[in-house]
Amino acid sequence: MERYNFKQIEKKWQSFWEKNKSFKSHIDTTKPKFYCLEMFPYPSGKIHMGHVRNYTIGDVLSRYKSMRGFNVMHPMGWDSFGMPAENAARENNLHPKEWTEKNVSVMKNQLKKLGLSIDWDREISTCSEDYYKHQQLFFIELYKKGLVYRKENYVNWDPIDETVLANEQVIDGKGWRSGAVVQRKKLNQWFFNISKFSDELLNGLDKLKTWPNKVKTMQKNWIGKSFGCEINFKIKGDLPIDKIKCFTTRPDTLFGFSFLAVSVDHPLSEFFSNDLAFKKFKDECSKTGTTEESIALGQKIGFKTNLEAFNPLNEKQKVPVYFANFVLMDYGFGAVFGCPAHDQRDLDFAIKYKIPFKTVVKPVDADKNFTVKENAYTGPGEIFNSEFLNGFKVPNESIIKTIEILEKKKLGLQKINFRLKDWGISRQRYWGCPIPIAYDKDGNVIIVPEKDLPIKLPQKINLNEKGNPLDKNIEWKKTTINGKECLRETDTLDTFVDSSWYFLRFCSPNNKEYGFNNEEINYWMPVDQYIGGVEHAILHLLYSRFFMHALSFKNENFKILEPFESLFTQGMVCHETFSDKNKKWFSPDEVETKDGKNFYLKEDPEIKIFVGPSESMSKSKRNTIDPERMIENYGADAVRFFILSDSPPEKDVQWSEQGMIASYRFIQKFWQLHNKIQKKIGIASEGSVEADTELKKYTNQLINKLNSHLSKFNYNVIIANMHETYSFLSKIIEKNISRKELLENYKKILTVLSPVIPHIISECLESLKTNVFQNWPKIDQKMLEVEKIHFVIQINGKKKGTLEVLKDIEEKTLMEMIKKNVKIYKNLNNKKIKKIFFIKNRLINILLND
RNA sequence: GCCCUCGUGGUGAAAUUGGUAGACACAAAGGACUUAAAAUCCUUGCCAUUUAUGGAGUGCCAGUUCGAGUCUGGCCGAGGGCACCA
Repeated sequence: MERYNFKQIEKKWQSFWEKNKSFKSHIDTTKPKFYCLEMFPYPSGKIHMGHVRNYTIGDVLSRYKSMRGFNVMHPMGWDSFGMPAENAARENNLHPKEWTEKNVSVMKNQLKKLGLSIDWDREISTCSEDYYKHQQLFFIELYKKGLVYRKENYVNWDPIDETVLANEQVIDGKGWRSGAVVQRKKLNQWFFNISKFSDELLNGLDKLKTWPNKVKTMQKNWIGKSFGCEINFKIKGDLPIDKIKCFTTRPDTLFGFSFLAVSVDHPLSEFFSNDLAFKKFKDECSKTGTTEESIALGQKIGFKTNLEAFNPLNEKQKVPVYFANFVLMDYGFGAVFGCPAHDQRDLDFAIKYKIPFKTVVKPVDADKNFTVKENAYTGPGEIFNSEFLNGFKVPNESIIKTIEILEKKKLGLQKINFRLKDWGISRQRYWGCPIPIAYDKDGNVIIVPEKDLPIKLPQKINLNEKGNPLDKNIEWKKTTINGKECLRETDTLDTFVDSSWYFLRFCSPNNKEYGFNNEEINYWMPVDQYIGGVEHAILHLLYSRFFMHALSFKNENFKILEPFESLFTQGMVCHETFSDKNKKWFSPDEVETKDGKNFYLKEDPEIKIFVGPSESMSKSKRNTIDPERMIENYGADAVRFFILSDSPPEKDVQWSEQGMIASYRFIQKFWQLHNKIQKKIGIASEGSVEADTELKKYTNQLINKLNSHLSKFNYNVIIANMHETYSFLSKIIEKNISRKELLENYKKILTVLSPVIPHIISECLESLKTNVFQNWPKIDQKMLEVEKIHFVIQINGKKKGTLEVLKDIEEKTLMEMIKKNVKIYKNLNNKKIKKIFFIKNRLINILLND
């Protein structure tokens, strides 16, 4: 029999779709719109299995929605600025732009081979001037709205390469390339005022009903809202300061106050800049601060000053003031009041420095001698040992009432604090969007006028020099703005800025004047379904949400506050790892086995290979499978089929060559079956009512099941349904089936299988002389009804058998049947029936007396 | 340390939302077809003497219920996020 030539047929349909612009999208107000978006890829060279999974999930949904009558937009683009381009440029002596463009063309070609229903006319690339000029305009817009500012901030500085390092480039406190010990250095940098919208971003999460709770919780924790109050502590000492402000969530424990600690970066530290002992202490802090180990161990160190702080509620009580490594300058006011009895961290510190403390909260049922020793008590209870606070219920009443008292006495103010920090957007790199700012001779900030945009990156660049390449490029740096000589800002924007609005650009990819066109975004936005990896749960998704708030701020015409209506986070693609005894990694291609247990190296069978656990595919562990090779070997339909088959999309999936081959065989088998059915359609004429009804029922039930699975992303179950359908069809055509029903129902079945395996289905439909773009078939509700059901018979709660009975059977009739059924009836043992639970169309449970 | 998610055969997993546990697939074993192999098809979750029959069974222990993979409480284990956030 004829083999299914996937290479030829997949190519045929891919060019058909391309020629006919089958997936081109326009505004059409007569139809409901559906904007389906998967996170766009970074053009790193080739697509990987994670992309295959991500884009297949989105493609199945897009094709489905489109057949259901939605006006679908399904675009694709490239997140094409970023560090790897610079690294590659150094290694291969290739300009970042060329490297990126080469990768884009390779990957675009690969994506096309997957048969994705993408509207390529909307393709965008964030490194193109067409894209980033609008981003520069947005930057200026936000600047004018007061949402962008400049301040000094610490960076990781590599003294050998003279460059700023991203956190992930710092390994064990050393620069990844030079190996130099990384220093903290203060630089002037640009910030987006994301914390201005802390409350909005937090509250907005409640409206996102179809986001995974996990993601919402992560964002909630990241924003970190806490309720408390700020308190001014009077200070006594030989320095010209008289108070230090602290933020606390537990003002109710103020009578347990036993020390005051401030960050080493606190303004107070300036008075100690000539103190050698303090300098040494500060160095110690920066060292322990960088290694993760020390944070995990929670080693607390302090530097005692000669200052004393007064308890605002009890002027007689004075406590020491310390600098401490565990106090962060960028949270609250960089100072904390220490209450060791009710905060473990404070307790560790107090024990280490032998600071006396008092217990002021006791569990409700504890007596007055309750004393904290080694474990801080942070639970509920009531206040004691605290004069006029005594008896307040902890936590709610005590905190609220204490704040009231503090406010009345003008000692403190209620305050809400957020963990969320402003977004530092400056990067000292070449391959990013230039910041449209310049500085005059006096260092004043000058906004680049719109007519001078875009500020293009210089083509000529030396990436092998030390330092920031743009900063070294004097020719580019020097400019004149409105006749004045200026120096350009040489930082570029964090690439997260690029991806914070790309979904808007897809709506109007060719709009010249502005990043988007209002009419178009009002039609398409928000994204109806966003699909991507959970690794972007916080930053990318939060930044995108912020960007919408920033655009709508002081703007009547922009009302989209939440860009992504629904979010789906897919799991990763995993594979076993292979290594030799020296922990050298090998790719699956280099390894062989005969028994499935013992593995050895293909090149040298003497070398034994150890199989490690299945882990997310990564280049470093060499456990990747090349999608293009899989498509070459098995075809796109088979790859799509497999990547959805084994696990629910939100969970990790294991790549298995066996599974891949099985999917390939399914496609081949399906083609053989199609040929049989086609022949049968040619021959059959009249059929039996019985067989025809069976087919109609199966078809309608299948559609019904798929509707539900598709809407819930149960794509692995859909694959199971497809297997079942194959086996059903191969049986039904052996029966006496009519030509008319076979043709009609088979077409429906083909149509509903098409989102997963579009190439072969298109070919099948065409061979039946049918339009390849079918509407999603409607369900005939009558055909969903069943006449006969398997009724479960339980005795004393245990299943004793099933009876095939007519639907809606009455209890009486069923009991008569049970009495006639010897196998089941013998279980009754002539015992008295105590009670009967009869659940219609489900089961009957007969309880017997003992 | 805090927060979240998840524990079902040898493996990946289904389960109409409290009502037949293990659909569908992978692997392994056995069988059929074949001169043989490949391909294809069939059978097999576990224990007890069999394709008939009985029993146990969804991490562990309790509870609610006629009935629990599903609900409640406690414990154990795995994965993920944040990490001195005052």
